[in-house]
Amino acid sequence: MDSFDVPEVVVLRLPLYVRALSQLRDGGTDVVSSQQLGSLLQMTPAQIRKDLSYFGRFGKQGRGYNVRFLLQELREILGLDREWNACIIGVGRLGHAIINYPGFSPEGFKIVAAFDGDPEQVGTSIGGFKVRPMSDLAEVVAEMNISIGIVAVPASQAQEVIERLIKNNIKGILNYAPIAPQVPMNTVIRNIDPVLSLQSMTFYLR
Amino acid sequence: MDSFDVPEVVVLRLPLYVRALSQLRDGGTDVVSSQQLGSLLQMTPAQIRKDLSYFGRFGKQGRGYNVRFLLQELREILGLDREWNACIIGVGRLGHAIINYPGFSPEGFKIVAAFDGDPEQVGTSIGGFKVRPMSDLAEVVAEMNISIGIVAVPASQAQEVIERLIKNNIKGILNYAPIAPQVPMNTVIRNIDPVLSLQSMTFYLR
DNA sequence: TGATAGTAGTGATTGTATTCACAATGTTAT
DNA sequence: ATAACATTGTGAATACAATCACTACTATCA
Repeated sequence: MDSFDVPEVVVLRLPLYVRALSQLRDGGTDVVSSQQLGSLLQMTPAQIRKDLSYFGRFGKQGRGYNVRFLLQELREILGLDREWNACIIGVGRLGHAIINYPGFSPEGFKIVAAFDGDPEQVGTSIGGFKVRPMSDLAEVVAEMNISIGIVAVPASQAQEVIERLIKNNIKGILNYAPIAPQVPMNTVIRNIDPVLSLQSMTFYLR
Repeated sequence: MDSFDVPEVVVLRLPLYVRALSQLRDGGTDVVSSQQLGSLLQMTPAQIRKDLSYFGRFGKQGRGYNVRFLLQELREILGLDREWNACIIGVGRLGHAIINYPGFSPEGFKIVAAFDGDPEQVGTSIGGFKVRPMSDLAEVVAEMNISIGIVAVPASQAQEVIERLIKNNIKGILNYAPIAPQVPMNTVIRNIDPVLSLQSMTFYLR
């Protein structure tokens, strides 16, 4: 389970497998071949088999993969067999939408605290908890066992907030601000940026 | 400008350059080297130079790149020197948030129509326009010159909606539904899926 | 039971992307 | 004017990722 000899592209694909397998399980499928999984995900069977081979041998020749078993194994590999606490920074329109997004919690990601730099916002109540000032960050992160920070502040403040999170020992950041964040190697950052997606799309639409 | 001999990874990076250059321009910088740009984006100067070399020669030895010039060239290459009309399907919580997101319009992406399959929603007013029934799709797409579809419906309906869009000659899709969409080769799809991002992040946090 | 078909796992191969390293050229300082 | 320095653009080299193709095994059916 050394994170380091597994190519990052492979890790990025594992959640796709997890999702497809969950769907298959919910649909009552017990066994699936790399062939079938591949056509579901529009990728080659060989790639799926190769990806899985980085972590072990999960299938059965002549038969395929047991859906529930493979699903559980992958969830364990990804660390999804537990809950992850997150805090959100920024409770503007975007922050509100994120807090209310119902997709995180069923997957084990719990937003358990909200912060905002604007004193106007501090103290207001959203989605079951009060908005706290940034000065509470260190305390709350430690107390509530928070390991993920979700950044939903305006671009102008995002880098600063990211640095603040990192200083407080947050190693995983989900950034919604449209910037190119600067982070140290040991921090894992993922950017959600629909504008970038559109801007690369138009290249092919012209 | 053949879209096809340029690696897709390169196209995906171009918007990053566009963004960084915009920032530099706004900050009053006239000239930038691949070195500086690289440290801003946390990538190697060689990669930036190589990427740009697919499209032409934009720099000056001993000096670097003229920020405004390179920016304009890249915007043209990406097709960002015009406006793109988009429609959104699904006006639930997520749809609302997307319609109200202020980041699209300044970049030339205009959401000009909204659709929903739910008759309850049809006719209500959001962000300046009325929600239309799916049956209007063909007509509105043609009339308003819409080339991008934004999918914000629940997972269970997403594939169906995507197929509908494709049938109506939409070639670019921005999908927010947590599914693995099946699309033909000539359709460009980009998925916005924060849960997948988190799920690959936790691999490195364990 | 034996023959046939299906599938996983994987070393070898091919293909793709990144990085290196250097010639060519422009800039700056004296 | 000249020397010292900075930087691009790019062929070559390296590193990395995807695919192929085959063996070993399992399941199925006559």
